[in-house]
Amino acid sequence: MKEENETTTYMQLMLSFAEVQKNMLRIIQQSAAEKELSIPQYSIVMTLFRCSNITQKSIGAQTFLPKSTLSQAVDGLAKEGYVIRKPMEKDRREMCLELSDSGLALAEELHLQEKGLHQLFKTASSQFTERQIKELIAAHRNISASLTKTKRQGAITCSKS
Amino acid sequence: MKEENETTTYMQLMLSFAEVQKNMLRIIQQSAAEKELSIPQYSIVMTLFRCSNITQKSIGAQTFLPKSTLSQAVDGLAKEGYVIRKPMEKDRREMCLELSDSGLALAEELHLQEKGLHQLFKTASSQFTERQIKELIAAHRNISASLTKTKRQGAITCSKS
DNA sequence: TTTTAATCGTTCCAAATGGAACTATCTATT
DNA sequence: AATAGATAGTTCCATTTGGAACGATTAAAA
Repeated sequence: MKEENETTTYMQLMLSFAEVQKNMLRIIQQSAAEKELSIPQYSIVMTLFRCSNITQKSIGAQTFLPKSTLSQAVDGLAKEGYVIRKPMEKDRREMCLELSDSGLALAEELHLQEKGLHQLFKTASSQFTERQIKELIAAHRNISASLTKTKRQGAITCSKS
Repeated sequence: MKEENETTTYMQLMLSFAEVQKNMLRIIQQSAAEKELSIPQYSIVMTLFRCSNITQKSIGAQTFLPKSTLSQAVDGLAKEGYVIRKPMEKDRREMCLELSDSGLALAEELHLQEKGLHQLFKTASSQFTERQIKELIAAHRNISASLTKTKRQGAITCSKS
């Protein structure tokens, strides 16, 4: 009895992550649909909102979207006028992506949306103290680190904030 | 300065969830591909592994997969002989799903797979104490609860274990 | 009882997705 | 400098996905 309880704690932890994940996805889906964006497009816009002027490759590393999906999603965003794509002088294979004014406005709307992920998460976080949140973040980072450990993969960070 | 730090803690927390999520998805994708399953199929098998003899609707509620995707995924699993589908006597609209012997074997393989999600998560969890894990689970549940609060949606639980 | 409304799952099909091959550009080697 | 190899992004296309309409069955209302 007791033994069984213990063996399943890690499963419960895993499931609790899955549950949060499921909710996040649902919320994103709704926000994205409202703005006529696909989920990859939502991710791209929000990634650029956090740190603009980065390459597609960098977005790919952060969002873990396959290049073809990314390329098509960016293409759509560019056609809608949300994103500006210009080749870097330093290396003309790379495309430097940037939010246009309307793209920035869109991102801000999404960020401030009452029922958007950011605001809902802000509310959800308010039940914890700053200290607790930092502990959660640290724990999550350790879990991510452990999950990536076995894999051969470089870490990717945003250029800085 | 200080103010800015505080306003972004919840964003960091959100991103730390996204990061774990990204890793989980990558791992699942790999496991699934190895067994020639789609991701929905992987989810279904693992859900049935945790609690068998449930309806498609119940799986849908737990996995948040759209019914059409679910139906097709289950169909594939049934054709491969992993899942047995039989209508319930009580209500013949509902299909009762159950893992076959080979389905159960498959689920156990996935569960014990060295680089599968379950084992990697078990390893990742081992850096924490039981108490810490339980705190994490509780925190995650509270976050999920908060994220669902605004939405009109019933809670779904597995029949029990 | 008959009619109406709701619900579970399936089918259909337009759209999104993602692996593989390709193009253009850059880097390293001979 | 010329050649080979690597890399960012694009294009192609087969597969997957998921919303909407549908069929079958049950529950509720008339």
